[in-house]
Amino acid sequence: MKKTEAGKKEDIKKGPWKAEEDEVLINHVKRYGPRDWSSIRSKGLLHRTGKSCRLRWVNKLRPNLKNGCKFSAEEEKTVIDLQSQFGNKWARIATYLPGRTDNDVKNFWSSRLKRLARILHNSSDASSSSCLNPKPKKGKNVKQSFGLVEEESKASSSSCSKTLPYSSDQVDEEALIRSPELGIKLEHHQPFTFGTDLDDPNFFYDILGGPVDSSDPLFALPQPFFEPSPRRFRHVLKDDDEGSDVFLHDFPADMFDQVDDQTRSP
DNA sequence: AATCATCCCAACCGCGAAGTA
DNA sequence: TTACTTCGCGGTTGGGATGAT
Repeated sequence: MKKTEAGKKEDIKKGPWKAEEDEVLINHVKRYGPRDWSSIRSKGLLHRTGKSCRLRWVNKLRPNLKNGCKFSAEEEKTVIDLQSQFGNKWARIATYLPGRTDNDVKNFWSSRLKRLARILHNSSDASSSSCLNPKPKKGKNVKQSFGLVEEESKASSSSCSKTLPYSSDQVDEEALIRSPELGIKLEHHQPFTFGTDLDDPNFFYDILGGPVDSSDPLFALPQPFFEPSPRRFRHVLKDDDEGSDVFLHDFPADMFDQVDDQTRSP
């Protein structure tokens, strides 16, 4: 008879992980591999649910994660593009981004979307009050909301990368907004002016989604750095009937050599 | 310096599918 | 076949950090 995770609720620990707990978890994975999460608790090693252990491993302890490292412009573009292809399949999108987890991607996306929503909302408020050049308190324009302006200006000091001081009366909200996810969608064909970047062929791509020219190698999608396992992506596989491959259990045998170092470094 | 808004991220929850006795 | 457990995913939340006023 299997034990249920919900069976012993009284001794389940929640909240932030301590270094000692991480160490126990790492040792378990070293010994048994990234599986049998529930046995960690049933053996009395940790008072955490298997679910919690798995999450901790996948999001924080796994080797080669880019913890605390902001998304690069390229990663952002990849996320935006893949999201338009796959929808909110964060785990799948994350496979195209080495060192990123589904949680990373999800957090990235939702924070940018929130920012964008607020910007659009602000511009809507401002336009209804017929206020020219509204300046949201800490507002960024749409392009900035996806983090691309700063990156671009860093990347090329020569090219303009104008800061796009937008005014609400330039925005056709009806044209802008409508999205399955957040209720936001940018209609590319609509008149839509945030500053002068309409000249920029990549502008709409930058904002939300879809390559301007998918044949442009600039927008060619990277290959996943590992293929999803059948189980890991069963929802997706069910839909598009793709092939399968392995995931964590096929990591190289020496993968754990780095674990200790990584977990010690801040 | 204090306050407020926003960002960022870790972690939890609910659900559905796969696995198993 | 069925009932139950385990796993993985997507959505959500809470709190600390940071920046603007």
